[in-house]
Order: sequence, then structure tokens, then C-alpha cells
Amino acid sequence: MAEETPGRRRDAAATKAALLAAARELFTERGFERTTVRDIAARAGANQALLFRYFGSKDALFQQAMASKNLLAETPPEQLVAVVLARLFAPDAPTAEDNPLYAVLRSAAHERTASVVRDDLGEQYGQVLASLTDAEDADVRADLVIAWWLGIGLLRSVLGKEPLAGADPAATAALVLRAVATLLERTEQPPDA
Amino acid sequence: MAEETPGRRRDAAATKAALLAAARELFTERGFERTTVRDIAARAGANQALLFRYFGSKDALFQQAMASKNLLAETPPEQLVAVVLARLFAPDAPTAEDNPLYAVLRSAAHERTASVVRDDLGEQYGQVLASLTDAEDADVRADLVIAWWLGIGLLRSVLGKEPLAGADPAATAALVLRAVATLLERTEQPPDA
DNA sequence: GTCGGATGTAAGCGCTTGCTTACAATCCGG
DNA sequence: CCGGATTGTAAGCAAGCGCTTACATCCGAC
Repeated sequence: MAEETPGRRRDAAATKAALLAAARELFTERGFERTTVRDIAARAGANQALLFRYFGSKDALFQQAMASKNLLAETPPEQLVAVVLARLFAPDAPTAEDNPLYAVLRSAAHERTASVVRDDLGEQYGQVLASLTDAEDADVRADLVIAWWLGIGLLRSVLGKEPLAGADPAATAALVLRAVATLLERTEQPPDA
Repeated sequence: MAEETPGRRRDAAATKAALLAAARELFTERGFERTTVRDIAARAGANQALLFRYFGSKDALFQQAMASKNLLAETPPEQLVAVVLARLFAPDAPTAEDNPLYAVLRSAAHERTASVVRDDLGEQYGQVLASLTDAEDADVRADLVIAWWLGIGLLRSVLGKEPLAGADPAATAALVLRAVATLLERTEQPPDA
């Protein structure tokens, strides 16, 4: 992870990127509190003082590391629930690069990590989910779907609870989809489809 | 919380109980890691050295404090989902005595706290939930229900996400109940009812 | 009464944490 | 080729952590 290219000896941008990548990995693997700045610097192959020179604090590094892509832009709303479930039930390895969700689940509920859920997942995903139903309380229903995602990620990938962790991904996702359909149903046809 | 009765000056059993109560409160309020032994002793009005004399370690105290009642014994299976949801959406104050669930949600995912979910919630609640359906994968469906409980508790009470946190409890619980019904349905009538 | 064990207290040990400081090594424009 | 800014390093500080130790204090049996 993030070994330096030996051609360039001193490269601030490269070490900064290495620190950012190492931080992203460790935060998603262990959460905020169980990740130390010494761990991050070690994995990045850098001195920990540079971490503070480039990012100021562990908090600021966390925010920069977690400000990442989401898959909202590339997914049509109707498939969002299925796509997120597929991601949740992916082969294994939620350790890897993506999904700040796991950084939050593996952290205690700090304001810092809580805001990731509230703002990112909450506002963005919630809005799309709410658009899938014409119920009056669409936003509450959307929150319930997000809550289920969180709970499944927590129980399955963080806690490793059986039989859920070992269950057939497609079949399990289908169960969730069917139940979610009772939440996100439409009473009228959409105007253009 | 746990103020001593001034009549009795020295009472090992009383201070031990006070420590246990303070530990239960603080662990559910803040989780394992964010609760210090000094905090516990201070809230119990006791010296922290006594904590180690009576319980040996912070870990052992956590286990004793979390080994608590559950509401399984007093609830008929058919009402379990509704009762747990009612508890989840209770007025407020999940800080109080009960529900080690919040100790887990507020902790990082340590093996210590993870086992509470896997063993307590998992085995006990899972078994009852699975008995509510005659589907082949009843145990997976039960895990999905538990996952939803966890997610709702996390999003609503720990993270305080709106609009879920402020939504009407009864109406929201009804939404969940209806969706859960598609998971825990019976295809045949129970033999005696 | 007194003596010994039970109970409570103060102090601190060793370690880890996030973060800072003082300094060495390196690069690059002139 | 040299001097100043940039990049990297080692060491350590202050605070907080779980836990231990040495010691005062109380109480009940005899």
C-alpha cells in the first residue's frame, strides 16, 4: 500500500496522497478511534509529523479521507435499492477502498462520524429514495430504508452474525427488496412512464 | 444516581451495586471505549480502586453490567416485533437502565460488544423471530429483522437523524410492521390456532 | 478493649494518544 | 554553485488511559 516510486525522492504531493489513501483504508477497516495517526503514517510509509503538516489534525484528515465518491450519480433511482443491497452483499472485502459507511459503523457515534451518515447518506440517498414513493411520509420511509441498510451492514459485515453473513446474497437481497417494496410503493402511475 | 444511604457508612454490597448501576448507565450512554473507569467510579460515588477490587477489570465489569434482563420471557412471540419496535420508538431516554443494545451501537465493533449482539440478540431473539414463519430460510429472515432494529436504533437514537428521529412513533412502527410482515409470513395455518 | 480482616483512599506507574518542536536532508531558481 | 525554501526525521510533551500499590479507616468477633 502506497510504496513510494523510488525515482522521485522528495514529493510532497505523493506522500500526501499516500497518507490520504492509508487513512481511507484504516478508517474503513477500524473506524476513527481505533485508528492512530502512527498507524496511518506507517502504512503510508511516511513520517507522522507530515500528517499534521499536510492535514492539520486527525479530524481534518478524516474529513478529507471520507469525502469520496458516491454511487448516486451513476445509478438510476429505480435501481438504487437493489444496487446498494448488491454492494452490501458483495462477495466480501468491505475493507477495501470504498464505502465510508463502514468507517462510521466501526466508529463510536461521534458527531464527526455521525455527520457522514446524516449528511451524505441522509440527505443525498434519502432524497432519491423518497422520490420513489408518493406517500405523504416519503422521507420517513426513506430513512427506514437507510436504517435497514445500516443494520444489515452492521450485523453482516461488522459483527459477522450468522446465518446472515453466510446467506446467499441474491436470495437475501430479494427478501429485503420485497419488503422494501411495501414501503416505497406508488399509488399512482408516474406521469411519464 | 446511586447516592449512598448515609445511615450505612461502609457497605461493600451497596458500593458494588452502585458501581454496577453506574457502569450500566454509562456504557449504554457512551459505549465501552468512551466510558472510563474514573467516570464510573465518580458517578457511583466510589473510589475507582474498588472497581478493580470488586470486578477485576473494566472488561469484566462490562460483561457483568450487560448481563441483564431481556424482555423475551414476558412477551408472546406474535407481539415481539411490535413490542421491540414500541421500545425502539419509546418517548425518548434510551439513556436509562435497560437495553444493552445502545451500549453496542455506541461502541466500536469490538469482539466484546459484538458478542452481545451475536449471542443475546442473535440467538435468543433470532430463535423467536424465526418461529414466526415457516419459510425455509426463517433464520436469515430473522436476522434481517434484527438488522432493521439495529439500524433504526442507530439512525434514530444514536445519530439522531431527521426526519426519522422526530417522526410519529406509532405510524413509523406501523410502516415497519407491514414490511416485516412480508418477511415473517406463514404459508400454512399454525396447527393449533 | 483490642486485634484482624474488610472497606475505602490517595498516589502514582507504565503506556498510548494526538500533536509540536527543533533540526537534518534535499531540491531548485539565481 | 550556492542560498533559501521545501520536504523529511527524531525526539519529546502534556494528557488520558487501565490498573496497582501502600496505606488509612472502620467494624465485628472474642
